[in-house]
Amino acid sequence: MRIGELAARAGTTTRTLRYYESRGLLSARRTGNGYRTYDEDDLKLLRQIRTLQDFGFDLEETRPFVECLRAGHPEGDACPASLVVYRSKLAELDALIEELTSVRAQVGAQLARAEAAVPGGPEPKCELGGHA
Amino acid sequence: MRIGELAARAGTTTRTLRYYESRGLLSARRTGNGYRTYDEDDLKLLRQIRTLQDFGFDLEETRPFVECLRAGHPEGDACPASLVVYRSKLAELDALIEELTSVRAQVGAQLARAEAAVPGGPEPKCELGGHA
DNA sequence: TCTTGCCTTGACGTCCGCGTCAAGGCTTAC
DNA sequence: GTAAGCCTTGACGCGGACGTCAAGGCAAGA
Repeated sequence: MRIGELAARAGTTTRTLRYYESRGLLSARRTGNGYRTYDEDDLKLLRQIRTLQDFGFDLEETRPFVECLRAGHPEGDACPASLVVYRSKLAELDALIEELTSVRAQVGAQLARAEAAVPGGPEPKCELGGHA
Repeated sequence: MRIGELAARAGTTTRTLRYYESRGLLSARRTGNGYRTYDEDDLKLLRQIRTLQDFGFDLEETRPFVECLRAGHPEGDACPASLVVYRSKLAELDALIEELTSVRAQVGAQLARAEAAVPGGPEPKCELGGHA
């Protein structure tokens, strides 16, 4: 298949595929007129990349998975290097979630404090709120 | 005080302060030779911005807080517009944390599956795990 | 034949919060 | 006088993953 069809089947764009190729993640054969052609294996590889991207993996982090598939493994994560990436991503996610949770608590506390101070101000003057 | 001192006292750089000024978040008087000068109120305002930035707020999201302080309020979050930002940020954080938690679970599951398949191949050959 | 719709490469634009460099002016210390 | 250390504006760079436009080639249908 050509680049347009591959992009459509993977739910992405031709620009993205050319970008992946420029990064060395996706390769393509060429027809006589210079058009790129791909097969089902390329689609599988591309879907692996997209799945990881959706998980928030950097493009570089998908490389071990790509190389694993290229090496003939049926799954991109059937290689140690891929597992290493999984683990570091898990650690990264844990750290991020923890930090965001902390921030959430702090912002929540600020909101509570501010809300308690606002309604009518320090010295309630009644007639607060809208016309209701 | 001049820009260098303000930056130092706020733990940031002069470049950052000029950037904030270009965004209309920080204003400065000028001395005869064109140097920017700031007072303690500017420091307070700057610290408000920095705190929110550390929480992950976009610069634009700090604007209501800045305007609130400029309006004479003792706290940047003493105005309704600031509370709106707090609330939307909380919602944003909740959504993000939820998504990341979901991703974490999926990646964790993938890792577990891949790990189960790797050590010795699909057919367990014992002697798995470390030397312990 | 001509239009339509694929495809090609190349290159600049986007977003955001600055970093960094350039070229120069002012002030103070020595 | 001059070097150091502050300040000024202007402008390009960065990272990441592409979007978008330009200018053109190729193939197929009416």
